[in-house]
Amino acid sequence: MTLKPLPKSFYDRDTIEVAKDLLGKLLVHGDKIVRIVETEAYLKNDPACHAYKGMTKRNVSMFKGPATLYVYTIHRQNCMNVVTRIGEAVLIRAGEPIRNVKGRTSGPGLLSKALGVTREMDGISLLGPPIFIADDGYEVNEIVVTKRVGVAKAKDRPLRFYIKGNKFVSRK
DNA sequence: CTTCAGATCCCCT
DNA sequence: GGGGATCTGAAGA
Repeated sequence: MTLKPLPKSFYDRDTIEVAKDLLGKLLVHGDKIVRIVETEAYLKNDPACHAYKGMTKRNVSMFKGPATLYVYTIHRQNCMNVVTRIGEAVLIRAGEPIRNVKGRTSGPGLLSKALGVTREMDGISLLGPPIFIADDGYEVNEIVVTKRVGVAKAKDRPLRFYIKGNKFVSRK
């Protein structure tokens, strides 16, 4: 099986569409692979989005355009995001271990740790090695839409997506 | 320089 | 199910 990175055009679409389409895709970092099973969308006009109040030192990666990796640290945990359009991104919340992944992956911090993603990787491209997202033809049966987890603002927006029945989803 | 809030996780009850 | 740990960066004085 040859894994080919998704093209930039995949990310240059409506953030919610990208968030849903990312479900079932393979996230590849070096020799480690997980299947994305849970995501959250963060929009430009969304108070919970880091880019909501403009560009800061921390979130500059969210303004670098489609297919950029945005990694931020919170509570001693790293969380990884996929930037779509300027100021918008998709948080990868959980993954299913496919190859060379040890430990738990059900949660943003745990997933980043299991994949070896650090904040030094903030701002790099997702269009090729060492990190990229690929499609192996896996088809998602059913997508569940719910409110986001953990955010303090705009918590009622239905912007969280996960694969129904997948046991690696971080929370019901 | 000081204060404080946060897209989390772990452990105890 | 709930509270505390613990650190980085943003905001205010």
